[in-house]
Amino acid sequence: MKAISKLKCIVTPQPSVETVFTPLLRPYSLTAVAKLPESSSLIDEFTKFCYQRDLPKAMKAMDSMQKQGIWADSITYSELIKCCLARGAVEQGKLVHKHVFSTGYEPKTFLINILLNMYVRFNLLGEAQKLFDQMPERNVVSWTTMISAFSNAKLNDKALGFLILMLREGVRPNMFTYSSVLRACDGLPNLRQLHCSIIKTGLDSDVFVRSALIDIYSKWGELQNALRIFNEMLTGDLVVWNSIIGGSAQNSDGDGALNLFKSMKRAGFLPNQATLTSVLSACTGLALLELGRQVHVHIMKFNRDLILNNALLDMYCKCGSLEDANFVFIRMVERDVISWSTMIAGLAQNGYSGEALKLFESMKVSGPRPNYITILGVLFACSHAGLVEDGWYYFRLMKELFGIDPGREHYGCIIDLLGRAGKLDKAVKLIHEMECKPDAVTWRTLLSACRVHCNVELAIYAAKQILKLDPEDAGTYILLSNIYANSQRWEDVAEVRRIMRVRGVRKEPGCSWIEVDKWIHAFILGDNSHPQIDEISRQLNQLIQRLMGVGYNPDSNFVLQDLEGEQREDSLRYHSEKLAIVFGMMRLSGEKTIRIRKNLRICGDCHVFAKLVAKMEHRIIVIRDPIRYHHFHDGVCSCGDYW
DNA sequence: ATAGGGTTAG
Repeated sequence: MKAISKLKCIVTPQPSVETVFTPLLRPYSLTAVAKLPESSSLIDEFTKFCYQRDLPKAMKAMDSMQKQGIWADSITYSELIKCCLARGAVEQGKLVHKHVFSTGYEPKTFLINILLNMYVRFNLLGEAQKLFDQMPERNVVSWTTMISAFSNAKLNDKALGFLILMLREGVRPNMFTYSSVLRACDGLPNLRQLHCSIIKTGLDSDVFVRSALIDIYSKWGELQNALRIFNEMLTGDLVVWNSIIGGSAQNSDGDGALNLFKSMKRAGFLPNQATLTSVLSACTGLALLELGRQVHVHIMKFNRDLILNNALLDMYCKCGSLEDANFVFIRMVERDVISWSTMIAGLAQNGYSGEALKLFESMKVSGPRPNYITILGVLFACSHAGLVEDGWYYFRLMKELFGIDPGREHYGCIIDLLGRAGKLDKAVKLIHEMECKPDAVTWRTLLSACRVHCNVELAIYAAKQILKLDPEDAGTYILLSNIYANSQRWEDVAEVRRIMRVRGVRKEPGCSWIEVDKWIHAFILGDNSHPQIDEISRQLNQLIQRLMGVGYNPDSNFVLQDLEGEQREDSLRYHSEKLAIVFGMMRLSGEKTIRIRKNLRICGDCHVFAKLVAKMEHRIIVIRDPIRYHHFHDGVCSCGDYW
């Protein structure tokens, strides 16, 4: 009411019925204010400062206007707010907000939306929400601003809640709304529901909505749907390509990602940082070191991009080239917690535990605060180096030292640590004491330890736990039946085989990949389609003969280690990694490292074989299986024969 | 005035 009286002094309007009852909803024409001679010069000054982006002078002018009870128009205020935003001037922004609301006019929805947006950009969601609640009228922009604020803050429930309220109030979402709210989906049913409404409104033709749809379908693991949306598109932009390439890479379809990347270039798009990050991530997944190196050459111009550098670092780590990884790491102009975690875990996984722990020490001194994943790498390093005491120390004190609660994966590392040290009973005890429920991975860790330490009874127990949680796990069935066979428990063997048949579980054939001269050669157990297979087999047989001369016995009884179920002697002889190693020796010059990626875990016989080849033939061999790295050099393996 | 894409573990 005070505001109203002020207003009357300036323009002295004839009060109508409406102005008496709804003064705040019916603003007087602002031109009436500007016409007053004594105020116009001040407003002109203010306007000038706003457009000149002279924040201090504009704020001063605004203050004088406030004292005289005169006001400028919404456009000018919106300029001033832009100026506050550009300078990060939070306090000044709040003053503008106060000023705008003291005019006695109800600020236009347009102007309040700009204020809303200002609070969102300043990350003051509470203020934004307060202002939003006070708005007499909210249009699609107001709602969308709130939805995008909450979905960016990962407060998905709130973002979706706003969409529902908006619909209830009869405000129709537009393409801006949908492209924001899609990121806040809480599951596939929800996503399908949103997708339906988008199709009904015809907004699925918008490129922003499309890229958001492609992205979110990929994030929920439905790459097929993402591809369908992508393929139905007639025109697209770089972001849409990036969405589908990134989606493929994230859903472990590296091949698909690389093919899409080729198509994208053919369609005339220039890749940017986001594209190249996904391409690197595809190389990482496929262990394509040489292709990754080529990408490295092409991203030199983006060498200040942190995310891209992190992806590059990870590529070198996961392709087993720690020299290159270190080269990238030390040259990075900026390193965040991901860079450090990647490097620490990379060193540990590739057998450089000491270096990993040293790096962690320097991170504690001069790096960012370690997070959940950093600690995983540290525990893994301790486990790998057999540092039981250090591992326990970090595990027990991680909450106290770094403020991180131990999760299932941390327990997994400690179980691995105890298992490696042969303390199986302690490992089992820990599993039963875990605060979070053990999952199949947890039990598989225990099973690994049982395998190495030949604890049959505990292995059977662990295998049964795995199968309860993951009834499709072919490797575990095979392992279980092998254990029974080894103990002559034929009825149990038959039972396991029967369950496998009933559940339709089929074992995946062992497959190894090796990159030679920009070609990827795949060797699949039982498949003879490689053009040089005869020569490879011949050389493999010769090699086996040579190795037998130094004590290699291919008929080893690796029942407990044979996760592939390929342990019959004839197939053992032709395990895919053996073919790949021989092929690598044939095609790669002596000083080159033979790098192989495998889909299944390496068996004990191949492990012995690789160690001997490395020693006898003076080759460095790196084999990456789904969870561990094996660097074979001079008769020893970086895994310390524990995997 | 409001919108979409990239990196660490599992």
